[in-house]
Amino acid sequence: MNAIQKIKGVADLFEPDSTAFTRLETVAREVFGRFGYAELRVPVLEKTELFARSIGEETDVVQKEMYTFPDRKGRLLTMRPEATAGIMRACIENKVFAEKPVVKLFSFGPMFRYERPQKGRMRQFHQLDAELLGPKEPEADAEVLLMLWTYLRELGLQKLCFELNSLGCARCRPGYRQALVDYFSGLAPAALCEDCRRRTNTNPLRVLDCKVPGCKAATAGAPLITDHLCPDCAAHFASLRAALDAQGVEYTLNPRLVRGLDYYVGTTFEITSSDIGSQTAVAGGGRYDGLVRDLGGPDVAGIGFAIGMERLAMLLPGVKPEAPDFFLALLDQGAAGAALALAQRLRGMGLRGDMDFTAGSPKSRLRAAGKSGARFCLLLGADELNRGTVQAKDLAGGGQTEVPLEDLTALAALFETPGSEA
RNA sequence: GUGGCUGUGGCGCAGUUGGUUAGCGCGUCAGGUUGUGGCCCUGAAGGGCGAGGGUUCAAGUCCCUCCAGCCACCCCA
Repeated sequence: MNAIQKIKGVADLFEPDSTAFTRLETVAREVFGRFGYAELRVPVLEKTELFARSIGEETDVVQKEMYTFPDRKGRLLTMRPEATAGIMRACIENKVFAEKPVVKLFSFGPMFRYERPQKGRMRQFHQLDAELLGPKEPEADAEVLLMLWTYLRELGLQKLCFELNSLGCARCRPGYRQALVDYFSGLAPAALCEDCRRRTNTNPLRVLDCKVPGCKAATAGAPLITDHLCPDCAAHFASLRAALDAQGVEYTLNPRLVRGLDYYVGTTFEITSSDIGSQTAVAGGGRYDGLVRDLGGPDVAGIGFAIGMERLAMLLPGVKPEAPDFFLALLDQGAAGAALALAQRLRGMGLRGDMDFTAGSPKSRLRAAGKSGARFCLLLGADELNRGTVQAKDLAGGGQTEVPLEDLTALAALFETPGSEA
C-alpha cells in the first residue's frame, strides 16, 4: 500500500524548524503584551462572503486564490486567506467596541491561499497579526509601527527595509486616480504591458507596482499619491513621519507601495528583505478605517499588520536545541522499574533527560548517551540495583562517581557543579 | 494559471550508447572477549529506482499521464 503524501504547498515542521516558529510566537506574546495587546483566537473557516466583502471582489486573492467549498448543507465556506477580516467579524459579533474605545488584539495561525508554491510562498502559511482599533490619530499609526519595529529588533533582525506610504482617503483618492488614468492614457499604447493596460481601468494604482521593465520606465514620471493627498491626509502622514523620526525609526518613503487588499486607506507599510527569494515582503499592513463599518459594525478606525512567519523564520539565525542534563542508561532489564523511578525523580527536580526502555551493553548505551549530548550518563544495572546506587559519568570530562539512589542531595549536587567544557 | 529544472535506501549522491543479483559517503544497529562512550576497525540491516501505464527479448536508463519538490512569472505575508 502506498503511503499517503502531503498535499502541495503544505509543510511538516520538525525540530529545529518548529523551534523557529515557537520563538516567533514567544517573542510576539512578550513584545505585543508590553504594548497592551491581548491574544485572540479566531476560526480558520468563515463564510465566503466575509472575505469577498472585506478584501474586495476584484482582488486576486478573492478571484483565484481562496480555498472555497460548500459544506454539507450547501453553505459557501472559505479557509481564511488572511486574518484581519475574521478578527473584525469577531469584534463586531462580540460587540467589543461597546466596552472600550481602544481595542488592541493580536492573533496568529495558518492562512490558506491556492497559489503555485515557491520560496517563501506556501498554500498553508502562517501569519502573526496585530490590530489596533478605535483611534485615528497619527500617533496610533506610529505606535503600531514602533511595536512591529521593536518586535523585529528583539528577534535580532537588522537587515530589513522599512517602506512607508500613504494611499490617501476617500476624499483624495478619486482625484489621484483620475490623474493617474489621465497620465496613462497619454502614453503610447504599447508602453504598458497587457496586464497594466487592463489595470488602468480596474486598479490604476497597481500599475505603479508593476515589475515589467517597460512599465517601470513608462510610469517613472507618473503623478505620485503623496502629491495628491488632501490636507487631512497630508497632515496625518506628516505627523506620523515626525513621530517615527523622533523615535529614530529608519524608513524609506515608497510612493509606489500599493497593497493588494482593497480595504487599505491612508498609511500603508511593508517590511522587506532581499534575502528570502523573490517574495520580499516579510510583513505588511496599513490603515483600514471603514472596514468595520463595511462589515456591519460601528464606524471605528483601524490599523494593523500581518507578519509572514515562514518568511521571517528564514531570516532567523539557527537555534541549537537545549542539551539534556542526563541520559539514564539501562544495563539490565531487571532495573527498568528503578530506572523509571529515578528518571521521574530527576525530572521532578527540573532536570531534562531520556532513559532507556530496553537494556543493552554498556558500550551501546554509552554511545547513545554521548549522541544525546547529555551532560551525565547515569548507568543502572543489576550491580547498582543490589547496592542501591547509580553510576554517574560526566560525558565531557570523563569522571565517574557512584551515588546512592536515595541520596537526593548527592544527586542534586551532581548537576549543580559547573560542567566541564570539552 | 504559465514556464524551466528535478524525483535512486533516513540524508547527500553515482549509476556508461537500455543488458547479469542497483552502488558509494554519512547516518542507524551490532561487534572489536572481563559492565563504559566520543577516534579507529569489522560486520549487518535497509532501496528495486516518485506513482501508474506503454515500447522492448530486456528499462533507474526511452515515451505518455499523474503526483511531489525547487526556481521564476503572477500575486502577496
